[in-house]
Amino acid sequence: MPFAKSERTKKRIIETVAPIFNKKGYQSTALSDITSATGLTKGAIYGNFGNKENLAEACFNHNVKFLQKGLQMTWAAHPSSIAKLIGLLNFYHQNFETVANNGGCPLMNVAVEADDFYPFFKEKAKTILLTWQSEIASVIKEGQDSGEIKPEINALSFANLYIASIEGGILIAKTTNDPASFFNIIENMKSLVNHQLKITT
Amino acid sequence: MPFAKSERTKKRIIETVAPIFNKKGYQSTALSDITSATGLTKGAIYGNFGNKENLAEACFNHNVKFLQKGLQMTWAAHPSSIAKLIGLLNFYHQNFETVANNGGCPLMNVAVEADDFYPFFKEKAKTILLTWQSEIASVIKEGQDSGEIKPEINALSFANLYIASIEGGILIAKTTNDPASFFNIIENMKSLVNHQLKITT
DNA sequence: GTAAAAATATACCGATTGGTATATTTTTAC
DNA sequence: GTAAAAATATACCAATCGGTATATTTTTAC
Repeated sequence: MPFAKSERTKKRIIETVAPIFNKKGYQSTALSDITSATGLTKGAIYGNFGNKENLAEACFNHNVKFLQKGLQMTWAAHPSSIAKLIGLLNFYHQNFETVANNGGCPLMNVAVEADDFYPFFKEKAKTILLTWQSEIASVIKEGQDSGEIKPEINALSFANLYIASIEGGILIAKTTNDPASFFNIIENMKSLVNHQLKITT
Repeated sequence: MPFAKSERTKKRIIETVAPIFNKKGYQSTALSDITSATGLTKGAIYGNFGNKENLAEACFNHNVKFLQKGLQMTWAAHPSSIAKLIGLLNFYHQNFETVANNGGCPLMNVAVEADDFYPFFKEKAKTILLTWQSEIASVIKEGQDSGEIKPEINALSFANLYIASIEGGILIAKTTNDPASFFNIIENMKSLVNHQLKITT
């Protein structure tokens, strides 16, 4: 079993450092933060990841994975489109504290920091956001095809509002230290899904 | 007219540096960025502002002022509550490019960066966000009192969705380089105001 | 157990950071 | 015009930054 040690160490480093990058940001996370948190030296970090950017990327992927799995599990758990849209809102409701304690939404954090000066990270954030967008829009379209969701709804446009409310909600709740404001918004969106999108026979 | 020169120089520095802070963030904006952008030396910067934090605060106030004035002008221009809520959405629609070119929403930028490690700036962002929240909520309540807006609406809850959609919309549009996604969201919110809040007789 | 290889630690590098003490220039007030 | 004061520039500081070359330790394979 060659390289086993290396892989385990890499994983441990990522899990330790990922929350730090998410909280402090790429630029503000110093190598000294990384070495003191992991108990390793610069030599070990650079031996495993080559440079700070590679490590940051691995941490970003790790942070995003949690939310991606949430979506996948929600999609798998619910056959109907409406249930999927409601289920994902419930997932965010249930996991707000976890996300908040981890430094907030990694997509937002990276997007804001990278926006004007880190083209590589901005491109990563853009790709993930577009994927998210099209996944929500696809579910809406499927619901329209199956007769669950009103055909006059613009799928992509509603997907944008759906995502914006989640991201904006996290921002408000974290900034004001008031999780209830996030739950408010989630409940508003659930009601919107149930009363604006859903065809009630 | 004593101190006239000083005040003019301070103003010029703020106007020059404010967009840089908004784009790069507090930590990533170096004194060298500031001196090269203004053409002044460190001596002049420190003579006028004492330290980096004071300058960053002045720049943040300046960046926020633009949006605060937008709200005030919108409020002044429209007597009815519904018109105020629609008018502010129009203001954001009309000024999206300006905001985007300036580095995005200063409230979001500062909130994200300061969230976990700059208590002072986080507190500033929190105060401004809470003010914004209560201003929107007050307009909704006034509309309810005057019979314009449905009484069963939770004013604060809707205010949160309103703000979240704007902030989330800016995030999406900036990250994907697609202003249309912001306009989508704004139009969605306008329709929500007109069809969910408004009492149609 | 031993030698090779992999992983980690140590000690350094130049560059840049925010900040300051002091010298110089510019502006002000008379 | 001149002296005081205010504003700006110069030259420096210690600390920290990301990164690297090399030495040491640990793990692997036989």
